[in-house]
Amino acid sequence: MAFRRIAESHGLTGVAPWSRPAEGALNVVISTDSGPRELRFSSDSPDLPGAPTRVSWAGELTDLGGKPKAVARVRRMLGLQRDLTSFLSLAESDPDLAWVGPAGGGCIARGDTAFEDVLRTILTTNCSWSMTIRMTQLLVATLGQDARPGEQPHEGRAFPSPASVSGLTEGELKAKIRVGYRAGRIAQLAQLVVSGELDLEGLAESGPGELTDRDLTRRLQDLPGVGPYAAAHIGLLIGRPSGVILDSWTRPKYARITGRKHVTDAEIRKRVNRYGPDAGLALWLILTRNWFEPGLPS
DNA sequence: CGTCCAGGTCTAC
DNA sequence: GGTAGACCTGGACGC
Repeated sequence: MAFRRIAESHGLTGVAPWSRPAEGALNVVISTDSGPRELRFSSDSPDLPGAPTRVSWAGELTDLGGKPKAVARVRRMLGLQRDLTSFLSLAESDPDLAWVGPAGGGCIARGDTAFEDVLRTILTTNCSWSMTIRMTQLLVATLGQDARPGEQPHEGRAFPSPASVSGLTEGELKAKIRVGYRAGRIAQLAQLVVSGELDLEGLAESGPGELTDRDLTRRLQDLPGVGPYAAAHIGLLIGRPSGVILDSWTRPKYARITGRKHVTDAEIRKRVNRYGPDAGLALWLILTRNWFEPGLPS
């Protein structure tokens, strides 16, 4: 992989508690037993596949339960836990995707928890991207884990826990976080997790062997505020990208890239259908290729 | 000022 | 299975 392909794998890597302080750098504040701590990723050769990614961190390894756990957590957040072998082997013979392997692409950055991925996805629905940024920023700033009194200075707040979110009523979410009608769905989601009725982390970690793509999609769509778009989007983030993301951004984007005036959802699906469990990833990479190669149609 | 809409979802037919 | 209408918010646009 090449670092910049991960750092800019998704617009959400620029939204709280993530940030991109510079070219070839990516930060995220995560929650630990000792409070929020900022993870900093960088690379001297961000576009060079295989170049080392530097990871620095203002905390102790014990905050993360030791080195093996810390490494696993970091690899997961960078989307490095997936095996892309079969996808890349298919992509090789696809003129629009053959670049992925050689460029070191295919990894999608992911939140520290599935709760974060689901909630941030809900905050992308039915609103402008600037609204998504505002709502997410407010959520993190208002409810995110903060340093406890007497603690050493920290870099910011981590994404709020389900318990923290469920601490606000629907009305408070609407008034303080400005999430509008999404407040009810968000409150419900947090409550489901807090009560133990919903094991979101387990759901996101279940492999295709335990839960088929079809069933995972169904389970995701059963979540409050999660429909076809959001389920596919969450799937991309958590490493189960079978669903094709179809929304007001991807549809016109696909049309522009293919130089067409209008395209149907069926055509888009058909284009990446052969990638099966990676169909959503395939479309995403086709759509975002010009983020890295500015000469291409966008 | 009003209307429309942006990286949709849900309910009710 | 499929499709209207409602739904928070704030920026863009027309009048």
